[in-house]
Amino acid sequence: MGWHVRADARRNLGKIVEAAAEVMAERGVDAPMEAIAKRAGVGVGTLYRRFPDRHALVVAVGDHYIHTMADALDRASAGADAWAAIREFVTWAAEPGRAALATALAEVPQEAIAGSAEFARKRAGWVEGFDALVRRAQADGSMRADVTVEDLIHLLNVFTCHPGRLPEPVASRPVRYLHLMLDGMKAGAATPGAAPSPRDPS
Amino acid sequence: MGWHVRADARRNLGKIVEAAAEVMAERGVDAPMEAIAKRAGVGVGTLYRRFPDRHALVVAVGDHYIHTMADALDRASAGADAWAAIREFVTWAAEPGRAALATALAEVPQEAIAGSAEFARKRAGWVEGFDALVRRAQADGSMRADVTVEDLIHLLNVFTCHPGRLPEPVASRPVRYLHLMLDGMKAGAATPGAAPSPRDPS
DNA sequence: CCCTAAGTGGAATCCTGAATTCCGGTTACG
DNA sequence: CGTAACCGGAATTCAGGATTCCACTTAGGG
Repeated sequence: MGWHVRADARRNLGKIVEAAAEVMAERGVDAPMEAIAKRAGVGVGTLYRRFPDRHALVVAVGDHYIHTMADALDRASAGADAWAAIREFVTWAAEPGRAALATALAEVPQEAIAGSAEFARKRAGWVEGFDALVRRAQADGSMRADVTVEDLIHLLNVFTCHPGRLPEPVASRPVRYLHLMLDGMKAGAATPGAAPSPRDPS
Repeated sequence: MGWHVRADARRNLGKIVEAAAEVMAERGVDAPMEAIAKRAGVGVGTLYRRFPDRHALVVAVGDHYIHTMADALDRASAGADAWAAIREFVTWAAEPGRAALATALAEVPQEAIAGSAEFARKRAGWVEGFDALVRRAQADGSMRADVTVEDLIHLLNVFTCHPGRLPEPVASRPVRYLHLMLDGMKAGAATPGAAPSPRDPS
């Protein structure tokens, strides 16, 4: 029944999640547990007691950060200019250290999401918000209509995933490439004869 | 002194290089040697006798394909329209199965290139040709001036690297994303206030 | 202040997935 | 045919991590 969770234990839990976020941003979602423990200044044992498996840890990280993503998106969406908002958000997301988010939010979903309805819901909400923004930009004619939120999200994942998974020059300047992509997504940027398949009805 | 290299041995060599190209396209340059051997219908031992280490194998593959790349580039460059040529070449390069080339030509260079002056020279020649094309497109005003061949090459590598290194939706339609990128590279696509750093003098 | 449940670190162990070696058995071909 | 070249792939070695376990510390209620 109601027994005490020692204060220091709770504190460690926090340190672990943060450490996990950092390490996973640098080395990918499947960074060695030991590396995470070390970064958190904690023994592997402790880590394992809190999170039975990597899964739990990933969900925890995602859950911990989904808010940050949502906030950033809201903040960017505030203005009336949808296109500018998208650009602002993408730029923000590409900042170094932010990778963990994209990672946690994308690389695991399939299994992890199933394990945490809570997390799944939040993520879905975020995607929905992003989608609304995209549609807004397309509606006001600033963004070409044949690209989707998914495109944006995927691309975001590609360019902000941990270094070592991308050729160095790309990994070190994700914003440059992300902006290039955005330029290609502006209304009118489409090359006539051979446009990417439009909003896929599948 | 002059002894015979058995015909079947030479044949196997060929099979190995081709198998290596295939497997490396699917699993990356560091695909397990055994997988390559199996694909080639040969024992690991045989593979090791021909190529002391993965290095040699990679160089062999690169060497085997650099021609294909060069040819495709020449073919595309033939017409007068430089921009169209770039688009054509990129499209060609993104076709499934072509990944090995980019991979072999990019993921290893550092060490491998040093090991094969021959290969290094060919590769350099190819890059030079590609660069000429890019400059031509920029000169005739069809391509923005603040992007470089390197950008193109890197992006080509990113989008055509083996599946499993990219989020599935991206891996399965590299052309779509490459074209998006090209659209962003067209003259006039640049977003005023915040252009990517121009040809870096570094 | 003391006792004990809660919490801790990290050595020890177990696994997995390759790399690399080795050699008895084949085969091309002079 | 005889034999130098070649083969295949089982066997061995290795690296990196996951996971377990338990002797040893503490927080913190009484």
